Amino acid sequence: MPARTRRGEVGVVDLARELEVSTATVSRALNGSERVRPELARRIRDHARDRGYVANRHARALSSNSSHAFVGFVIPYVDTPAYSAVAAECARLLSADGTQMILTITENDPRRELDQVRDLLATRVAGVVVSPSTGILAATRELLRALPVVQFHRGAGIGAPGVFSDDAALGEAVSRLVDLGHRRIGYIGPSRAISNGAARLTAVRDGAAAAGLDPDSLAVRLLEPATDQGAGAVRELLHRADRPTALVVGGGTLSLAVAREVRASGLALPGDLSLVVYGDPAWFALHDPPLTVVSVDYPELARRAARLLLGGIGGDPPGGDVLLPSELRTGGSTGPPPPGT
Amino acid sequence: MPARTRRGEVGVVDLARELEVSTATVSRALNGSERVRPELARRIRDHARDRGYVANRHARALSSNSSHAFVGFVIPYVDTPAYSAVAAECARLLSADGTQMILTITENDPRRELDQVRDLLATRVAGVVVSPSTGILAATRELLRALPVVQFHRGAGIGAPGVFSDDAALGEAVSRLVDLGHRRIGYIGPSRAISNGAARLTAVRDGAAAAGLDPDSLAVRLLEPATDQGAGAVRELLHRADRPTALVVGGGTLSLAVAREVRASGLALPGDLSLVVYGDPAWFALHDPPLTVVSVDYPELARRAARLLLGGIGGDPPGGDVLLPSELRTGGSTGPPPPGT
DNA sequence: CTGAAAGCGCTAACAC
DNA sequence: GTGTTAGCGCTTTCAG
Repeated sequence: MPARTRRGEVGVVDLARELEVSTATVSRALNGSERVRPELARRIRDHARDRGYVANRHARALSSNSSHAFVGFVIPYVDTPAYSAVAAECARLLSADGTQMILTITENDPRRELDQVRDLLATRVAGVVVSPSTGILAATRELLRALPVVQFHRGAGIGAPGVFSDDAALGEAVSRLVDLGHRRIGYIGPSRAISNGAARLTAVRDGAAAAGLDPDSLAVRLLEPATDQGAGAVRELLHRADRPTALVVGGGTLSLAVAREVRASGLALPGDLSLVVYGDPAWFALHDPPLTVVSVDYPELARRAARLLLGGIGGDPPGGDVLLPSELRTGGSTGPPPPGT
Repeated sequence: MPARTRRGEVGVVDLARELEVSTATVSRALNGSERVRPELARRIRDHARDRGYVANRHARALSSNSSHAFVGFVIPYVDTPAYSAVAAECARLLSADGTQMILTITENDPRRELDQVRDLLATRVAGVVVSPSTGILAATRELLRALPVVQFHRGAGIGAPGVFSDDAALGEAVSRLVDLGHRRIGYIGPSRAISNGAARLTAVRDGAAAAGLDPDSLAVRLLEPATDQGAGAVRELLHRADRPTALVVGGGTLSLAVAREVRASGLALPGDLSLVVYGDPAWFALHDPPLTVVSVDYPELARRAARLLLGGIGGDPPGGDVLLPSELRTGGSTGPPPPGT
């Protein structure tokens, strides 16, 4: 007697019995195999629908040791637009594909990341979308090598395709500032240990150089991207004798902190100081004046990542990285430096 | 020959063979059963660790038709602080419990919600945390009755406990405005079809009444909570002959839209108009002046929800609803009405 | 084209 | 305490 459980759910055996066919045929019909008489297939599918049949995903996954039933989504945070917007769009697209997305927050802790990736493997996920923690462990990299992976925002040197911002607008922002007459420019961005931290610093330096300003003259402060970071750097930079006449921020969370601290400093924007932030324009438009912001189309980024992953799961050869154009939206927080500087 | 797959992973059979015990004993030891000689249990666990054993969650879930392996998280959106902050904290807490969280975005579409809940049941999730869509289907309610459920933000009349804001601060905000001398107050909030829409409207009306203002004199505009909503209502309200001297907003997404439109109107805050918004204070502090905001401790809300769910999964009797205190943070956007109104 | 039967990797009765 | 043996519900050879 199948005493174990069966909470009244219909399974393939029920369908098979009721239709007087074999479970194999039912399975084939339900999975759209070509090798079933079309008429029969339709009958089986209709009956399954009528009976409210829903395949047990565990059984399915266990049996055919593959399936797109699950995908892992491994990110350091989700309560910040750069991640929540991507998570939202990925969940949308994957669920349209019948795939369930397992959300995992590493909090940028490599140990937790490893545990979580291990658990995802235990779930036999079809693939993983990951934004690696700063100090990703070699073991994690190793595990990720075993299945289709797509990286975003940050790369981790796993041989997997990624979707990133080109961050060109960040360089453009610096060039514009130089063109406006700024010579002392501060840059506050994510630590170089994070791939996008390195990329953004490069973009900023290149932007300076392109406009004829020595990149080494930039006052650079690299920090962990966290809410409690940034304020200190702002204070320090603004209290220097040769304080910068413009500040550029290279990360969303840092931008919020910096904007707050700049506000607290009482400096007028852009009269006393020009400010360029990074992230979601909708929020930074609240500021008065609206902040000049470097932004990336996160939903588009998500779409590319999802497409890449589904391709990888489908067996496509791993494509190359995708670089999304960043955009500089000039608000009211940038202008010429104060006279006499 | 077990030819199907085995991608070189170690399983209980391997461990059993290597230790010359039975798979049952291995399983028991790994699951912390009392009925294994402690010394043996330790030996088994150590060996499992050394071999890098990771239990196949599908097999486990399939076999013991229960387990907290998976939990569903069903929400209308995730790219808004009210949801992303809760998702973040829940993912944290659940993952600490070894539970994987399947994220599902309904986009407030009842059909998708039903499909997604059905799929979650197919995954035999141990429970579901849900913020129901506006027009949740009866079928969805029915399905949710079959397992531990916790609601948050919005309720859906499924007999499940929920964690909500008491929204008292919204009433308090209105009372304060009346005390400051405002008589024409506008309220823009979520549709009453959403449980929190109804609750917030009630809070606002109660706040008015408590301060001696006829609730029916409020200019109320109820909308779907979406970015493209709110602006129209603001324009309409502000162009009336007897335009409100104060505006209160009852939702986070609406607040962003309203703040933007108010800014566009060119009215001075609080000189021409007082404004109270709803949501994450960190962002609204960007505004100049910093906006007076009604807020809820989302991480705490998440903690309560996660605890409730884990309790329910653990077999605790379903407790009652949790009402979290809301907080009124007075910024610079509220003051007395303009003279002569 | 269809059916019988063998598992996927694990847990849980039921013996010993 | 520990081992034996059924399955969980599905997919998938292998026959026919």
